[in-house]
Amino acid sequence: MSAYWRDDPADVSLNAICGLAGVSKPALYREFGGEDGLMRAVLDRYAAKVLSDIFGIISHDTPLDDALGALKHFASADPRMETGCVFFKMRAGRHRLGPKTRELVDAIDAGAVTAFAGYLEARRKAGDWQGDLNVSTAARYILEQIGLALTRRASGDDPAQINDMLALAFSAIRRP
Amino acid sequence: MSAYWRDDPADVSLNAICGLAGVSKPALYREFGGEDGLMRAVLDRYAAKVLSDIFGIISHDTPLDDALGALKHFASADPRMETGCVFFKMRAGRHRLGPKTRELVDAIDAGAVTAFAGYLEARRKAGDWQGDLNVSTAARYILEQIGLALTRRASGDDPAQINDMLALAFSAIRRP
DNA sequence: TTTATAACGTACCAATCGGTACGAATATCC
DNA sequence: GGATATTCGTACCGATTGGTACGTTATAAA
Repeated sequence: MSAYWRDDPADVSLNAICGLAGVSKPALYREFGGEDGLMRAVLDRYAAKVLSDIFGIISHDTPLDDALGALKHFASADPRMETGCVFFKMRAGRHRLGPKTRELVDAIDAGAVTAFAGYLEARRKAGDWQGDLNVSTAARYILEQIGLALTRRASGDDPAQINDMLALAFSAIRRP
Repeated sequence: MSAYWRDDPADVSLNAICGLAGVSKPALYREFGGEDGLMRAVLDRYAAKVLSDIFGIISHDTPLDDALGALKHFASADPRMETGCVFFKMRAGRHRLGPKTRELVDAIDAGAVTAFAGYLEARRKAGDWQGDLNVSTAARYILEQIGLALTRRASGDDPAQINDMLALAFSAIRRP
């Protein structure tokens, strides 16, 4: 019941979901309490199943180059990201979301930045990352570059070019 | 009549436009032929009045550092970009647009990449830009970084951080 | 088998969307 | 001034949205 979100969630109506899932509208409403609850539930499962991989990549003892390479591969080549990322699609239309979904979107966004910042801090301590780059700015930068890549992926761009652009963007992280 | 588009164009209905502009719906329809025609007309004026500044920045004899600095300032500090950019907002919801508007969006997108590529080509010939970076990839990269900055601007991010992130992204263009 | 309870889905609701039919008001011409 | 052409906006259209009232069916307890 979570696979009907390959399109932009904002473009899929409750009616269409009920039709595709073979569920009556009151049943869906009883289960999730409305569109807001449904979207939050979907994003929740998505975060647990897909987004958690990202946090696995940035384990604090993974060298910076390896992590950035894995992130690049994840965003530009992972088949699950072929139609883009539900989180970034929802975040792009944040103002259209219900309060419960918006809350979760904001939490995931803040959590991702915090996780990246923690990772960068660890790599700096490990001597793996020189330079005077602000940690939280770099963390936000990495997240936004991934988001950009996934957005371009959703709009059908050439994965090879996305890969190149991401390599270019990440090369700025570990400059002299 | 072009100032009602500070919000996301996708979220402004024809009814709302008529109300704000004090124009009846049939009048608007007679003038523009429907929503698609109106959006195209708005984007057309916007391109002529605002987007043209970008093409002014990348005059072929402007040094690369100056051009990138001006682009960075335009995206992160220009007050006209305070609520984001109509073009990138429309492009983000490209599949929701009518055929006439979509055609113009695609044309502006392609034209921008071509313009950046032409500029980079010129700067490479001038000896201003070394490295083996693919020209069209770099051109697309610059456009997408500007789009990312303007999108973050529309969502109310701190302009100083946007400025830093753009500086970081552009630093990758002229690496060794 | 009968009765109380819970789940279920048809068929509706008001609101809003983009778009238009058509009569009223205005301008133009002789 | 009166006939003609043109512009204008009220008041509607069907479609679609998220959401629900309520009769019906299935289940559980007696």
